Amino acid sequence: MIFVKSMKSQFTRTILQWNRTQNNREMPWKGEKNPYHIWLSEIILQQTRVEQGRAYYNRFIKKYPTVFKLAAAPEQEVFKLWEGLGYYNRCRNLLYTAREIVQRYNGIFPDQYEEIIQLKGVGPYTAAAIASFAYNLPYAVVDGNVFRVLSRFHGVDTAIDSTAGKQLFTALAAKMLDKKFPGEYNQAIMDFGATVCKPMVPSCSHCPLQNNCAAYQTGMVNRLPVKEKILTRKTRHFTYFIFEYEGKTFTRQRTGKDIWQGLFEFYLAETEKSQKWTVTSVTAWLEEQLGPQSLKILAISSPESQQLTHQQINGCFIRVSLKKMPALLSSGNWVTPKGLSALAFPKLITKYLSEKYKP
DNA sequence: AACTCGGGGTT
DNA sequence: AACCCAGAGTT
Repeated sequence: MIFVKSMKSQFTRTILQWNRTQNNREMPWKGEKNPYHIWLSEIILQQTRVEQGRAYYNRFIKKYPTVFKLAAAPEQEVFKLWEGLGYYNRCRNLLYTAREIVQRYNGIFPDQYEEIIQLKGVGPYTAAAIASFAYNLPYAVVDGNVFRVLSRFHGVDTAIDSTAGKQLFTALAAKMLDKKFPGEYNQAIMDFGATVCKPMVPSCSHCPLQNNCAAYQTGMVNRLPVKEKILTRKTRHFTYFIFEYEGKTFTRQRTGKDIWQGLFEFYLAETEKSQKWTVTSVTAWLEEQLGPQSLKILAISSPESQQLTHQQINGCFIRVSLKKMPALLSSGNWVTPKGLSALAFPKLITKYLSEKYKP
């Protein structure tokens, strides 16, 4: 009778060894066992660099130390804390799930993968992260780091954004996972990808996997991983009218299925083409929209722009002082300057407000 | 399976 | 300018 202990691959052993001897990456949530904190950190970190998410995580933990605190918070307040981080559906789902955990699970975070992955905003990556970090369950994370490390080490050129690629790398990640230390291993491979096997300039010269790395041995490091989808970007033209009436400003919340859902903005006119507004053209346009008005154009901003992943937004801000309340705007959300500062806006607007808007 | 959801750092 | 980032939801 021969006892075969579960054979750890050289890859897995090296990753763990590297983690224990050379990994000096520090993050506030590292080693965290509180599933609420882990979940929060993972939602924040989806498609977000660690350095960008760090301050948000600290602010959320400070303001909402427990899931009960978060669940009880008003949506606007949570959005304000999320402001500037992007992908705002994450924020909406965050609050939804916090409330579900309180109501359905009595505030106790589920501890089974199948339950965790059913939470809104939690997909395969996040479920594996929570399951392994909080409960040491043997689920392998597959994030951008893991795609990169595995595709290079194994020399796999299947596109990571294809269905076949996702399946292949998920299976490969599960195979490489250290079943005894899944949490530590998951953390280690991501840290390794972020600090050694980096996207553009990987540190192959002092990589502990160099000798067995297929990509390094064949000179394919800078060609892996493979992506097949091509990014297209469309240009949109936004004109924001900042209507001011008796010390208050018109705002509205974006609700449509579009960018910045849940955030606030001013009165928006989107046009097919770029507009070069003048006092005359603005006045004419406003009369057409609102009817004859007694108003004053206070300022027309120079062109502003913001680059999103799939869109280029060109914007112009026009401040308008109103003497009377037009019917079209009467049902709007008119806020004081203080109220304005409590609302979450897209970056295009916060940038304008901080730099150009001095009432 | 394709599309869409931000904002910012690195090269 | 292109690529990437501790991905997920919708159609």
